[in-house]
Amino acid sequence: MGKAPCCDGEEVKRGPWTQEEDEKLKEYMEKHGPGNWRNLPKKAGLNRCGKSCRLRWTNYLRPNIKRGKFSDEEERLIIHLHSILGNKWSAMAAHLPGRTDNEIKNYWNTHIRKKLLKMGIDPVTHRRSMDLDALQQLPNLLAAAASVNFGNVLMPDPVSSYLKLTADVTQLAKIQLLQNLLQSIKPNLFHSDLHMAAIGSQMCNQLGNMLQASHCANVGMNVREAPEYLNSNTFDPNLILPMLNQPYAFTTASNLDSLVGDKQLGSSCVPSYYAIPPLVPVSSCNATKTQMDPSVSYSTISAVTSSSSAMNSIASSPCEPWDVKHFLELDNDNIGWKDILECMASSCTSSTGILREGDAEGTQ
DNA sequence: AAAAAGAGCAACCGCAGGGAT
DNA sequence: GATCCCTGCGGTTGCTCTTTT
Repeated sequence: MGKAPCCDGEEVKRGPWTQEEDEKLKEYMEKHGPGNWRNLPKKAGLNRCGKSCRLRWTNYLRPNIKRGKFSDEEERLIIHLHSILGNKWSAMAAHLPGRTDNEIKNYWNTHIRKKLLKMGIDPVTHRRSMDLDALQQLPNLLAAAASVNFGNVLMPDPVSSYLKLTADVTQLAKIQLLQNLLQSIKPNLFHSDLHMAAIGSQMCNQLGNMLQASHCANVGMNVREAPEYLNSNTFDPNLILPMLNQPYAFTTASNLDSLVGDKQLGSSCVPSYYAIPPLVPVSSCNATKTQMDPSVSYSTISAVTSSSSAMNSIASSPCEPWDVKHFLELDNDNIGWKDILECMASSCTSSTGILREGDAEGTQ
């Protein structure tokens, strides 16, 4: 049906209210109380739209308005209410005496929303956010990295340093993928933070093996001669990121803690999450092939990437907890991505039936 | 010290629901 | 039942103040 604008055709004042206007409105409201907002301006001697008067009264002049900074308690309550009610600001205001819906809305948009985003939490879903943009860019990024392999020939500087750089991009992309996988699977697949830590550690170790093998293959190097910057203690992707201007936010040791379990697990646990372990055969990742075929880093991760959309649907589907026991029974030294994904998929299909083809499109 | 950029917030706008005619 | 009007709501805008360059 719609409705004509409140003050159509009338020459009314807009913009900030003056003290005089405030006093007129206050005086009128104290005398007569709320009534017909449309007629109020004339009666109160205000050249304002009734709607504007109502807004000014409810958001600013009304008695018992609590102004000033929100307390921690209020902030926590707002986040909690938002997780239940969504953007129902007026409903939220009903639970916060003295606060207006407008104030809560503003506070959410200017403070809380940013805070949550900084923490990697999606302010809409209140879950750890999945960086879909990063995932979408992953194949391109990896293709770009793979395209600069020059037949396993060690090139002199500056080309070799460029190779190193692109190899690092590949690693970053893979690590980002690992983060996304961990985030995706966490809500449904793990019984506890300890499980999560255990599985995360195993996956990271496996990833480390893959990274080393594929990197060495990319630059035509024997894995025993893995460079220093690949070591867990010195490898610092944050040094590479600004040069590439890529949107990836690399997980630091400290926020990996929060990623893995939302708990501080202690510094002694940190290295195992993303440590690149001593050199071992990478059976499940076709280490032999990797050393022969420089494009394997792309193809391997492409497969994982394409599976990641299925992973999304796995994560968002009502799965039973993942069969962690089954996973732990696997030979840890020989676990590959294929095992991990198959394990998850079988767990999901066994509890929810066959994964439909359409599920692989991935839904957020 | 000045300009530019960013943050915060009051106010506006348009839409929808519901009561009155 | 159709139309009008009022009110409330959520999204957006734009002004002001603060911080950064």
